[in-house]
Amino acid sequence: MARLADPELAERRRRQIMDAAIACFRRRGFHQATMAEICAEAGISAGALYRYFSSKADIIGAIAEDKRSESDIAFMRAAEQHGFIEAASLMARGFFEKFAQGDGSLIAEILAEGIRDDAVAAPLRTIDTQSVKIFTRAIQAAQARGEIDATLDPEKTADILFAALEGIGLRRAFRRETDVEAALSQFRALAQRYLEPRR
Amino acid sequence: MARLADPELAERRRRQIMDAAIACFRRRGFHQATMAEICAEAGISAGALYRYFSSKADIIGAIAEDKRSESDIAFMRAAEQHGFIEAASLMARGFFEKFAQGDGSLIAEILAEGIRDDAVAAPLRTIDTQSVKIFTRAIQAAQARGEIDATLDPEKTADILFAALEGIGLRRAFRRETDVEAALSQFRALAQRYLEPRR
DNA sequence: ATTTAGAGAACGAACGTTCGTTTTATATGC
DNA sequence: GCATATAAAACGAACGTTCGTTCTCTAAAT
Repeated sequence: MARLADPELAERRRRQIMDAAIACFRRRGFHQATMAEICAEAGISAGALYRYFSSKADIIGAIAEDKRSESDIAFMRAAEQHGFIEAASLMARGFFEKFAQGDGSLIAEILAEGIRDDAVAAPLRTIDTQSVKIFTRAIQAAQARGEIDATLDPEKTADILFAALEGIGLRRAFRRETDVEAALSQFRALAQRYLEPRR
Repeated sequence: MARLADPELAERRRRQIMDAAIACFRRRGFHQATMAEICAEAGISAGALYRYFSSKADIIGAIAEDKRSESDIAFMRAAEQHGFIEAASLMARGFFEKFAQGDGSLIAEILAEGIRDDAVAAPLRTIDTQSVKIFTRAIQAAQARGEIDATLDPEKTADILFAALEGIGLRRAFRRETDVEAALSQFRALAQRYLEPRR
């Protein structure tokens, strides 16, 4: 990769290329999308692209890396202010909105790639573990408040909720059901009944 | 495709090739697996393969077609004999076992492909709709028996359970957690608490 | 002798990547 | 202010490889 003089331009170009790549990957998938397509989408030449990324895999890596920075802070704040289910719903809405916008196939493909290739999965697992931890703590707090059944194991519960979230999102994307509110009410119904304290 | 004289041999060869292809797809995915690999795995030449399948896509189609015939009859029988949760768990076990055996990436990739390409999704949706229907009826029966909360919408509930099932399976595959019993107990815990009648 | 099955080399298109060239922007000298 | 020099940025044709597919040839069976 040639030396880059202007770091600001470099950052801008990288974003431009990554956004173009995401659009192409959504349409055709990682392995079917071609570099030529990504170049066309980004409105630059192949030569220019290779100034900012060393390979196709490098782009994929950067995209995954980037998703990492999308933080869970929003959820944490919400969990303190509102109840747990409200905070979780807030997060779920953001998640389902992404699906509705066409991220479904991308997420499914990242999953597939990750299941097959540990090198892809490893960094993503780190992010996931972190999210589960944040969720777990919020569950513990909600249990202390008597909002959630205290007999539930916080970590396992967090894990199950994530699984349900992904499952609902993927399933609905597969069925071309794009109604975010409907997805959300499905998730809320499940969470509510599952978490509800029993006497 | 050249004329085939012996239909029995043809069927045997097709199975042999499909099995080899499934193994390759699991390892490397649809688009990364090469015809040469599939030939090697099947122990035949490219020329021989093309006597029985007209293209790579043709193999993929045949595999999807084949999965279709894996019936839900087992579940229906179980649902009559045991309670709903027992029957669902039985089905879930079979599902999780497939994941543990390496079907996870294949399933995720089929999802990704289906979300992207309606031509892939359409036939699979038909099978899915059928499975949901069977599940829905079993839920209605269980509601009549007072085993499941009667206020739940049977179809929506069936859908949520499927989503949770897939979500748990995919998530565990991604995390390299292969313990089928652990997956099953997660699912059971969720189903039990969700379906439980309230007063 | 004819037909079916299989092998495997060969083909041609498509793809990721490279590289020599051109354009654009910036700095320097007058 | 203009001309010149320099370096960065971008271009896009070309390259080498890979891959799906085809084609020709051989072996076996009837």
